[in-house]
Amino acid sequence: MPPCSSSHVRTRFPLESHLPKSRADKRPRRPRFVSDLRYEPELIETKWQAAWERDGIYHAVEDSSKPKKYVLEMFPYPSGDIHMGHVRNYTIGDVVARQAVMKGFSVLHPIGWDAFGLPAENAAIKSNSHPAKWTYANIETQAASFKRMGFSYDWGRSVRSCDVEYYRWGQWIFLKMWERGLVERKKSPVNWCPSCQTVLANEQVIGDGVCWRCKSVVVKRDLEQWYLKITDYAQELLDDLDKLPGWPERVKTMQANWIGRSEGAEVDFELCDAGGEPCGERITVFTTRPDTLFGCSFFLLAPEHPRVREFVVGTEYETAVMTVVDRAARETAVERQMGEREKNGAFTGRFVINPVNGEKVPVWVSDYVLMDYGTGAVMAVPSGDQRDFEFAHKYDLPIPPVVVADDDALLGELAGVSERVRSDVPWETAFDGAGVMVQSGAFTGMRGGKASEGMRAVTESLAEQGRGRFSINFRLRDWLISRQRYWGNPIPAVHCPTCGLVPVPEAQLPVVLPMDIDVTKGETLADHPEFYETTCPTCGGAARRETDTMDTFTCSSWYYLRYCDARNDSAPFERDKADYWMPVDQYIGGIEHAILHLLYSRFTTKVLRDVGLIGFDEPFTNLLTQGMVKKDGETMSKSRGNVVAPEEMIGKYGADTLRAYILFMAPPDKDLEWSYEGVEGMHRWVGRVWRLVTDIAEETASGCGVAASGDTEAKKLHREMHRVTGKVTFDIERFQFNTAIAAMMELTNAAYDYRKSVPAGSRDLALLKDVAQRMTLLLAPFTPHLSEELWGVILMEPGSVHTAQWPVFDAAAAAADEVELAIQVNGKVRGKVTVPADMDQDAIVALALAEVAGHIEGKEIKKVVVVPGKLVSVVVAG
RNA sequence: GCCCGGGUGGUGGAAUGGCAGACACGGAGGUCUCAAAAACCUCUGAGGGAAACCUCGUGUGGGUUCGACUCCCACCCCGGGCACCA
Repeated sequence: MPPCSSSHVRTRFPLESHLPKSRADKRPRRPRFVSDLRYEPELIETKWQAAWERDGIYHAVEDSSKPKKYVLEMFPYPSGDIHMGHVRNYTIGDVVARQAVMKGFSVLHPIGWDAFGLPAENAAIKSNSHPAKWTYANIETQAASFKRMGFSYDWGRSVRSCDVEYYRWGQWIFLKMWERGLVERKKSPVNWCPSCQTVLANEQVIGDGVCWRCKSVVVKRDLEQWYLKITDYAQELLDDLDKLPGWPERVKTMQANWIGRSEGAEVDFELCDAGGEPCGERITVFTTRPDTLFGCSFFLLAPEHPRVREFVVGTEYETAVMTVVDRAARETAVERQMGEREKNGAFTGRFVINPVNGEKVPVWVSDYVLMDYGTGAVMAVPSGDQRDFEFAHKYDLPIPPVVVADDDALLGELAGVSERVRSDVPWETAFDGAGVMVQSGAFTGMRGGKASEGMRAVTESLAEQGRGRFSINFRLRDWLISRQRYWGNPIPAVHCPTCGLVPVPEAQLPVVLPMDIDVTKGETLADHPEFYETTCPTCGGAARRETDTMDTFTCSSWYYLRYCDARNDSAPFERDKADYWMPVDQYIGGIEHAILHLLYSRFTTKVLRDVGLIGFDEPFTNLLTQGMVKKDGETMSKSRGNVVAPEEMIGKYGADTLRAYILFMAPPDKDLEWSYEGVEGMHRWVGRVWRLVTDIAEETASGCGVAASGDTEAKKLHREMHRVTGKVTFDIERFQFNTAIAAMMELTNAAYDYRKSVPAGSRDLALLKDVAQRMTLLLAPFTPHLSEELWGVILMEPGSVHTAQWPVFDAAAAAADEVELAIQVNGKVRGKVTVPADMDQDAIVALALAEVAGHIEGKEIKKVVVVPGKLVSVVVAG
């Protein structure tokens, strides 16, 4: 048996002497030889987690000599045990953060807890406990799990939004907004979740009119509530989406749709009194189609419109109108907004004057008009709007055509006709496209349609007469932030019978959320006189403190700024620190926040910029929305009983395997289907890497081999190593973690192949060592514990692998000196030829033609295309 | 209805317009073993062929191109968002 046959006779060398002292004492019973070391993830992982914490290697430092990178994952709601969604989200962030450190960035990678919120209250009620107790206990559990996952957080910057040290600054920001006129208290129809027993913002009503959190059907209630005037920023929030090339297109589209900008005009209609005579008073509508004004045959008010009751009370129309109003009031938001629903309405007995032609138009009330969009009043043009069309048919109202499609037969009859000669159309549906204006007075013959010549001409004409103006309307509503629940940030305001609504002065902050509240009895701040009985900060008289708390989304709309200066107790954060770290370079979280949290945060950032606290427009430069983790095609949930517990997987395979698995199974933005066999497979590979590196360590230490061989096999492995270095570097940059891991698997396979085909003793030791080191470095962001152990203990390199330098990609070393070219004849591969990489084209063509001689014999060669390094394409005729 | 995604082997998934199916799972066979596990090795899109090879193949139908999973047009299916927004 040859002396170097390492697969049978292991060369042993003592290990102790190579172990760094500080680490040596962490291992109670060390094996004496490398070959005795088995891959034991539990041992390795707990050891290194403790070491990292002790050495504080993840403390972020503002270092102006380095480029900075702020990597952030959406902070979690501490709901209890972590789930696979967390594992995926935070692992992705961890890979990005760890690689950035190795690439020489000054990295901020913080974590915290979105700790206020309703589930805590509900859980407290169930378990006869207190929301604070439940929340803090969950934070402990979850933090421990995150540590077991090996995430590289700077725990020293951690925040908990339910800590007074944090939420006091939320109150402070609220006051700043108030100073700027962005806080408003008003009464209007709002979304009420009967299950959560609180109101919701528009964004928090999702899908078919259900609560974002509990999925109950939301109802409308008329209540006085607190709002933040996000609509003041509607245009900027829309425009600045263009400043975010690093955001997924669909998230930007969703936000743009949500903001819903419409260009059009306001048109003033003069109201007639009960006797039908013009009374000088005006009612204004918003329309995107002022060009169709000549086709307005009725006028509509929303059932909630404040004038409706006044118009009909005591008249013969009262009963019919109030029936429509009452019916609409009884309906839920869902029913009301069903698109295909039958429209109901009633005539009010009143008329308005159409400003373009002086016609008297009847005023109706109808449930398809929404009070909270535009002015709650609509000019109805049944020939040009499908809803009006249906309504006109139902109630037998005229349908005068005003904009006719170019190829419509009706144009033959009406082209150039400026007076109204027809009040009906032969159409099945309304026509809302672009066309020719008819029966439209002086505007007849112009182009009509959205943003058309006619639209502008009519609006200008109205503007000259003071009866209209260009206008822009947004679908976006103001952000309703008050919540009738206990576990939230108290709104710092006082209701004074003399001074009215008074902000709590800055000096009196924070308004502390009292702890002696029994939520199990359904208590809120409104049941707590010690809290709400107060004095007015302005006049000193007896007053009542506001008892609503703020929407949790206010807490999450600025936490990324607090991380920059998390322990500041005299300001939310210091400007210098925010300037250094912000904006967030890479933000990672779920698509469910495409509107909600991401829109609120963009808004808050813009306000704080205008307050002068920061100097940038957008908080998150790049956004990655990760897909869900599913089981059997369905979301994991306790009710389905298909939950795979991360803790269990860590216990069985170790965190490194779980991390690598979850990154490998799918690209990060796609949904991922959980597979137990898949984890098993990943665990096999991790073990394979371990054995490869330990075997190489042993082999190189024994010196049994050649210093450098330069033979074909070695060249192949050398090239593969460099190719993979480039691939992994590039793939992490574009978040293709799955292919990055696949590439490392290929390198592993290549190294095994090399060791299989070259006998021990003839192997290139320098190359093997290089491969082992690079593998360890490339793996570090993915499997941090394994890499650290291989780096420090097995390969005996100094320092932490996580502060080592990321391997540099050498394109020349990755380039092959021979390439295999496919030879196509008329698009089909008919042969292959291996040539030197630098061979000139003519020679390649000659070789290629000879190779496929059988396929081109006797045929005319029409064209030959050479794609360097790839193929030769021959086109023949006949 | 409108706006985004997405349709590739038994499965998860790879592919700057250049050999479709990298990598992995699963499956089949083998080595080692008294045996098993582990590990290692070989094969694995479909059809044909003894084989070299040949034919077909990325939702469907067209188009551009020497060449299309990739680009263009039309359509079908799945997922998501918005939707009585004037």
